[in-house]
Amino acid sequence: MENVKIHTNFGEHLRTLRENAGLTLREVASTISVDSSLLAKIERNQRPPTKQLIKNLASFFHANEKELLTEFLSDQIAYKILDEDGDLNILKVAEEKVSYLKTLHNGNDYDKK
Amino acid sequence: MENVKIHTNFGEHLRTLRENAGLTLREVASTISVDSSLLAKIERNQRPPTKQLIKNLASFFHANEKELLTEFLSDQIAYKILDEDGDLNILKVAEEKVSYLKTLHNGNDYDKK
DNA sequence: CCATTCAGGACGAATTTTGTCCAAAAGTAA
DNA sequence: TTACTTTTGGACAAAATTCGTCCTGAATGG
Repeated sequence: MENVKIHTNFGEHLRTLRENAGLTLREVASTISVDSSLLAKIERNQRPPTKQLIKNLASFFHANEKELLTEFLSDQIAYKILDEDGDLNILKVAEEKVSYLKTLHNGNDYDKK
Repeated sequence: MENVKIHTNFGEHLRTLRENAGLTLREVASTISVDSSLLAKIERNQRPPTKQLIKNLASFFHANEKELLTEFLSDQIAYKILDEDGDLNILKVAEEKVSYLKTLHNGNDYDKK
């Protein structure tokens, strides 16, 4: 039913964007001023993109920057979980912590109980 | 309903364990062979513990090692989310990725579509 | 006062990450 | 085949980060 593309990752997403635009690595790389070999590695998830690069890529492909960033960050977290021990519970706990810490209305009192 | 202690973090947890045992930083530090200044920082979440250290601490305090590890890893993820941009959706997406990747029964064919 | 605990800065050493370059592989077309 | 282009991937040094240790000072408790 859903036609959202789940289960992909940042690199594949990027490659799809590029291929849909009918461009080569070199073309994209040169216009956003990044080494094409580096961009190739990023597409294969062998190197992480900088935040600035994500910004540039989003603007180049007219893609949603936040969406791309989410894709990348969730990749990082997923891979981390997987090579630690793969326990999904870690994410549940993390979620509770984020929710809780955010209710601290940006109040800077960290340690205060 | 649940009486799990949510909303704490690894460092506080560790400090609680130590204080409940009525021990000083120096005492704990010396028996598990770690610099006490380093241990102090870990309790204040200013330095990350090594995995080996978590193991040693768990055994020293007769605590559940996996639980401690989960506490630490979820901290790391939560803090990362918060200082990146703080979207809970990232965790949802990460969860889907982990679930999916785990169904790939440890099959090592990564890139293969 | 003295003694002890804890906080926290500073330092170099070790490790990791980063971008670049180069060459080999893979693909495309003649 | 040859010639050309794209992609892959290894190697490298420089930059950045992490790590453990040491030292000083603040705070606490007698």
